[in-house]
Order: sequence, then C-alpha cells, then structure tokens
Amino acid sequence: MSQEVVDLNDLLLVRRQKLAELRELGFEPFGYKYERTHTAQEILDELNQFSKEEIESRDVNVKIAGRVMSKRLQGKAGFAHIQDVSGRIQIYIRKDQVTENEFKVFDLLDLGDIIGVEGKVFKTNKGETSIKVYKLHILSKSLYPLPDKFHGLKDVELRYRQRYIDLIVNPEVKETFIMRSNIIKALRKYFDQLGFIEVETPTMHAIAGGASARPFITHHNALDMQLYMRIALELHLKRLIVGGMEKVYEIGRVFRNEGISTRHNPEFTMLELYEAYGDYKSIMELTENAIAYVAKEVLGTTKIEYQGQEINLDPPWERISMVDAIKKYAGVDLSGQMSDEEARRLAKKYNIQIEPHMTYGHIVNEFFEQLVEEKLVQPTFVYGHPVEISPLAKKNDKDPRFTDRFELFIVSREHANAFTELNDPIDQRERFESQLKERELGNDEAHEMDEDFIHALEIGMPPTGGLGIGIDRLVMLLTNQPSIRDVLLFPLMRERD
RNA sequence: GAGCCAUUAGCUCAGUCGGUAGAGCACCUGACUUUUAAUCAGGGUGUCACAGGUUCGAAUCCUGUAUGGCUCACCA
Repeated sequence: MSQEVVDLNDLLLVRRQKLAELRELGFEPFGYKYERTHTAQEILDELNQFSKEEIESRDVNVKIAGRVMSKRLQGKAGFAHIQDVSGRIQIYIRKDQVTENEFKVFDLLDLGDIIGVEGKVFKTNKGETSIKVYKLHILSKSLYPLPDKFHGLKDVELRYRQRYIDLIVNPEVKETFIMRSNIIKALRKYFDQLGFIEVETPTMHAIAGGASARPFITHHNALDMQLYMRIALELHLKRLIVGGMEKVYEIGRVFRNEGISTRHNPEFTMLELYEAYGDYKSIMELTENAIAYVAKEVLGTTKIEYQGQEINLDPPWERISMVDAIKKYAGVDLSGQMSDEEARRLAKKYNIQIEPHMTYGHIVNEFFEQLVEEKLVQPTFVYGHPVEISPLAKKNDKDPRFTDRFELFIVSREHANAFTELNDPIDQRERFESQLKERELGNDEAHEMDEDFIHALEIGMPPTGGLGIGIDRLVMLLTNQPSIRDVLLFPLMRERD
C-alpha cells in the first residue's frame, strides 16, 4: 500500500484518523510485548463446563490477546470476539468498569485490530463464556478492512496471493496447514523410531540428477559456476549409503522447471529414504505401514474420503506388475518378448501417442500411463517398470527388460516411487550413456552423466532399497484438498504489478 | 503451450432487450449497560480488470491485453 494518502479511499482514511486519535488519547497503536495467561481455547476448555454461578464464584482473572473479529457496541457497553491461534472468545466491556479513555479506545476499535485484554471470566445470560474487561490495550491497529465476516475470502487468487488474510478469515485453511505439519511430524516419528537418520543435502547441484525433469538454472558468482536447483534428493542420499550411514532420509524442497497444475507446483516437498540391505519389496511394506501410521496418527483412521471417493489405507495394499496391470485394465498383453517395431505397431493400434526416441520399455510405460493410471483409485503398488525409464533402478534378475521398481497409486495419482537401487557401477555407467543417447534423440529430460556418483558406486554400495514420497500429494490426500495450491502456503503465482 | 470460463464497492454477489450503477456485510452519523449474523433511524463510499472498436448511447456487443480458475499437454 502506497503512502499516497490522497489515493486512499474513505475506508482507509477513517482508519488512519483513528490511529491519530488513539495517539491523542495516549495509546500507542503499535504496542509492545504482551504477556498472556491463556489462549482463548484454554479458557473455554477450562471453564465452559461450569454454570454461570460456578464461574462467578471461581473468580478467574485472565489476560488474552488477539484480533478483533466482531464488535457490538451498545451505548455504555459493548461486546467483541477476539481471535487468537486457538480460536475465539467473547469480551464484554462496560463504561463503568474501565477508564474513560479505555472505553473510547473500544469505541475506536475496528475489525482486524489486535488488542490485549485483562479481565474476569464470566458467562453471559445467553450462556457464552466471556471475559469482562478491566483493562484494554491496543497492540496493533489494522489499517485495511478485513473481508466479509460471514462469507470470508472466496476469491482464490486473493486467497493464494494474500494467504495472511485467508488464514485470518477462513479457519479451515489454518486447519489444513496444521494437518500438514502433523503429517510431516508423524512421518519423522515413524522413520526415526525405526532408526533412520534425518539428513540435509545440497539444494544447489552442479549436475541436476536423480529424476527426469527440467531444472532451474542459477549461478554462483564467486566461483563463476552454473548451478542447478535440485530436482531430486536421490544421488546425494545414496552417496551417504556408500558412506555407511545405512538408514537415511531427507524431507526437502525440490524444484522442477515444468508446468503448473492442480497437482504440480514448481517447488514441492519430497521425502526420500534409503535403507541398506533392503529392496523394493521391503520398501513396499515400509511405505504402506508408514502411510497407514500417519493416517491413524493424524486422522485417527485409515478409512478416508477423498473428493467423494472412499479410500481404504489399511495394509497390505494391492500389488500388480505393470504389464499385468495393462493386461487387466486395458486388455493388452505386452508381457512377451517383442521388438520395438512390434511395440510401436501395438501403440498405433491402441491410439497410444509415442515419440521418436521410444523403444519397447517406453511404450509399455505409455500404455500404462494412458490407459491404466486413471483406474487405480485404491492404494496400488505397480511394480516392474521398464529399464528404459528407470536409469537408477536395479534390473530384475529373471527379466532384464524390467527393474525392481514400484510406484504407488492412490486416487489415480502417483504418490510414491521406489526401487531396489542399482549398485553396479558398470551397469550404472551404461544406463547413463543410454540416457545421453536419448537426450540426443530429443528427450531433454533424460538423465545426465554423473561421474562422481559412479565413483561412489565403485567404492561400493550395499544392496539398498530407496523410496520417494511426494509430501504435498500425501497432504492433499489426507486433508481432502483438490488442489496442490491448497496445501502450499504460498503457491507460485505470476508476478503482478 | 492450447481450449473453455471468470474479472462490477474493502468483501460476497445481483445487474433483464444496449438507456447512464445496486444489495448484504463492512464503513460513516445518531440511539442503546448481557449482545452474538445485536437492533433501530439515516448516509452509497465505484477507473464496472485494462486498451481499442461498434453505437445517438456500452458493465452489457466485438477485438486485443492482463490476471486467475478448470481441462488438456509436460511432469511428481
């Protein structure tokens, strides 16, 4: 907001005039530290159960602070509701029980002002536990009106751009973000108690590896060095497995320079976890148990509803191989040996869109993504991904066209990706090399060569199971939010004048 | 990046066939010492997203632009 007072409309001018009046009355409208004895909810929890008379006889004096959300002045007395982090409580002020100036301050209060009040808890004739004010402090004057007190703020653009207002007037928004915090806490608790070590690895990488995605590019001035914002946590965490840390995880932001949708934000939070001496099957069990644990911890149940669909998170979850899933849901059998040409012909027959660099494995994946994914509503582990799309996963020992990898689908969305980690440095180098060939054929998201990572594998990595969980999508699922923007406090928006 | 839709007061929304802007909350003035969507009496506070065009006349019709939403593409 500019300082051009001449540009302000009446609503804003009035508040600035009140600001001056408060100062004339000897009140500093932007106050200092205020020691509270209670939050609003603490008072209600403690005393709501008692009758008017019982509360009166208990003679409880409290100090609370918060934002004025409603105000009803009636001549020589008045009511207001004060909102703090815990909720709301009503205050009642009488002209004969505070100083003349304090009552004037109440008269001057606007919705949105932040005040501190000191007083005695009582119950009104209508039965609402309230505070009779003996002392009133203004802690922060609000110079801009809040949205409508009943309809709240509905304009989604304003809600995302000015989340601070959204949080004030739409209580369920705060609930969602408290749940988000609880979900992450529960995940930490679960993995910590299994002996995993939480680590932090760099977010700026010289090589953007560990996933197929376009990175953000940045630059370090002193080293005159091009850097990428990380697109995954994977390669550093596996270096830690080489280093003998054995069970590690990281919860961190990753950045992908790609489209924005209800399921994609350019920066999002991943949990990646690696367990030495495990494999994709042990990770499957870990994954279903972890998510079921979190659901119980946060929601108290594993039976949830997402956008009208009943979802049962009780383990064990369905397990099906990718080619079996294609057979089951699309009626196409791709399991037998076949040439790239045969696969292409099948793709054409079933109207599967493919690109020039694609071989058998890519085409299997396209069949899956275009025909099967949307049908996987209940939690389903799809395993056995083609080697072409899994450059960091170990090949299956029976059928080297596929890897020991799985993705977890719930409500038709990928929620996790995991595999038995490739620990053969020679195979890893060959995989990187074929990724480089794909890059030449036009796949600009193909993986880059990472010599130091191969060197780490040369030192020797134990057989390892690894997991990645998209935290934002998990939060969407468990909080029943339709858009990723509803689980990100500040989703990316286009810049505006 | 493409398609569809939206943008009117601080907020939530009406606005008919193209005829000169309207309601609730908020706000302002006054009354009111247990109200609670307080009530009562009075007051409309506006770059109709922006820029053009058509027309005697545009919030309304047309074109373009901006921002947002949804779907699709890319991806997780």
